[in-house]
Amino acid sequence: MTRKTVSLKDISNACGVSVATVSKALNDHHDIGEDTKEHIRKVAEELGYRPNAAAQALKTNKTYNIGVLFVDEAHSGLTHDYFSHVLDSFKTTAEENGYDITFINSSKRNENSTYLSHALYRGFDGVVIACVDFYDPQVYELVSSSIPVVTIDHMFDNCMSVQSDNIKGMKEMLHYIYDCGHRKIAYIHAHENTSVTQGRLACFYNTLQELNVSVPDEYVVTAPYRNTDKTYEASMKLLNLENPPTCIICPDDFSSFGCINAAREMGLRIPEDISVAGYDGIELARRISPRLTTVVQDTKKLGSLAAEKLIALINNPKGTLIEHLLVEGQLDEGESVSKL
Amino acid sequence: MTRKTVSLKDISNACGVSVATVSKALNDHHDIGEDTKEHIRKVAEELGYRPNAAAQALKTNKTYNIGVLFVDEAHSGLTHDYFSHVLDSFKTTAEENGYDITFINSSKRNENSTYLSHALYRGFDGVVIACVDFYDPQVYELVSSSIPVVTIDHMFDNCMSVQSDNIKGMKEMLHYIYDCGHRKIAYIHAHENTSVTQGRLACFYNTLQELNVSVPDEYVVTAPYRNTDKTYEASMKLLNLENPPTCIICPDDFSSFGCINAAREMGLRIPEDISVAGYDGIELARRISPRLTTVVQDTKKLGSLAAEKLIALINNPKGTLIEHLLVEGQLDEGESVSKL
DNA sequence: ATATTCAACTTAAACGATTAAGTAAAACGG
DNA sequence: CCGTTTTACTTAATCGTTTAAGTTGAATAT
Repeated sequence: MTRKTVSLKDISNACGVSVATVSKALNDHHDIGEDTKEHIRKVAEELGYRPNAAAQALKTNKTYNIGVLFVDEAHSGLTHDYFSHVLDSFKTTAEENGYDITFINSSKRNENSTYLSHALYRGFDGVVIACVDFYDPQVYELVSSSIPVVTIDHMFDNCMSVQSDNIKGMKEMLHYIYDCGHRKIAYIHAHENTSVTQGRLACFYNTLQELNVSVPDEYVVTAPYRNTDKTYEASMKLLNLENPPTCIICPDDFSSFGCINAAREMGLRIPEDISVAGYDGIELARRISPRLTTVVQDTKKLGSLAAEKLIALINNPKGTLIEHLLVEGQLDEGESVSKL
Repeated sequence: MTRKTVSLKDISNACGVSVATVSKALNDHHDIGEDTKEHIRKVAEELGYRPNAAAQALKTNKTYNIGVLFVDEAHSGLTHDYFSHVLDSFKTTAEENGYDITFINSSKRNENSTYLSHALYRGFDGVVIACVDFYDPQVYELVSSSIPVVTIDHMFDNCMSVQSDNIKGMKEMLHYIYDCGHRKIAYIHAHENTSVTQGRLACFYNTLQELNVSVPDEYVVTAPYRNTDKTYEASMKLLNLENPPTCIICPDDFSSFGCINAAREMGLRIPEDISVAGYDGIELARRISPRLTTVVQDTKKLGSLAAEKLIALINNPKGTLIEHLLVEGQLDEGESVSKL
């Protein structure tokens, strides 16, 4: 039904004025009479006029569209609990400011299409990057372009970033675990190819050293993020040590289910026999029993801040200074770490 | 760095041919010499030419962009476990076909902006709708427009739809539960304002009637989807009945954690003392112990099928007949329903 | 040899908006 | 009353593409 789109020309015909006048009237320029404006606005409304984004973008070089690069190996960041919340918050703030969100991809359709070329093709006003392999040259190409970019949970020095304060969060959790009396603390961490992992791991060693807690090499093992199976295996390894830890920190909340299963399978009660901690603060962590001890990352703040900063950058590419912002998480003590 | 975008004009200058020739060469028209084409392509490559989406869209009236309407009350469908997987699959298939994905919203920025006006503004080639209030007049306006639309998990008769076969899934699960020996089966369902809920609920009654299982009124209670707290409360109500059920079916996997918690709190073992079933097949359902009995919805198929059908519709709006497709799920027997 | 077809281009208009520059009439100033 | 400013428009160019409709010279047909 409602296909025939109404253009400025239709309004200009209906009102007996030029197209330019209509355009200016609708954009509230000063050199159009108040009564004319009113009339034009009314007619535009009646005809159901909507501007044409493509035409506007072509002329003004502004699309009011932000490119989102969220690429997991397996999936897009979409199905990722933590990042989907960040993205949701980003989207909300962006939309409040009149921006839409489109996913960036390097579609295999155009064989030599890159993230950057896709972004240029769509003419994104800005780009947000999260949940990708930040060592991908395509990502660096995009970051180094003249398109305003904000990265989430990774820092390039020529590019604005918003990061969850993993150091602070990890430290706080470790202090809590320490204060609960634990001295045999194990850490299952992901591969060290992200700054998040690197930060947390360094913090793990540093904090425990400060606390004078020694960490046997065999207490530090690896498992990918969100991989319950691998975390299960890693946990088994830890629990079967001749001198097993009293507390295991998992890569994230989701993977901690692997740890929990391993413990249960060995007949260990949580937290009486073995303490378990996660990281992220996904909703489910609060819904299981015992409630998971974790650090709740402030996804809402991360997303909205990233959007605000990106929009500031878009509005003033030269004048906005590049910041590297940290967003604090909060320890949720939960019930899965025992007080010894 | 890489800002100055290269246009057809730049190529035409570099090659000493007209802009039209360049355009046709790059679009592989037949009336351009093979060697000229080759040369133009080479120069385009060298200069790093990328077409301008806005200009193309303006001229051809095709954006290669699909609008996605995924709106939860609380959030967008992004943080929704089931829908985020559907969306992810949709996105993948769309991108394989050269389409990008942009979220539709009725931003409060333009006071009288609707979903439809937003879609028209962006010139989406098509629209996919899921996870919304389908009784919202704005949704109906969009569906009734001349823009190709596919709805997911809801059926309008003038609009293509892809639905998860909830009837079949529910029926299969009920038969399984019945075959396990259960005759006192309770159902916590969501509010009946979606066809999904309506379908499952009707199926619940019908199937049990066929099986000659009577359902006391107090066995059917409500709790919203994905709400562990409300499902906890509902479960408590059920478990405290003087004649409690032996099996509780929850609105979905996520909310079943509320039920599980309620049971555990009452000192009931799962599944020995009380059986619990969910719906959806979220990954975590397989990761907890006991593994949750549930119906795994085929999110991959749902998403890709929706994308395929929408693209077919886009390519041939008149000629494509409107289908209402069902995608079967699969029972995952899990371990949370006991064999009596 | 001349008419006709064909291949390989170019010209020019168009898509729907924005905006600098131009213009005509009204308002103002002295 | 005439010159200047102001107001309220219009004209026309432009953004980067696409494409229908020429144009030209060479190949083919008769």
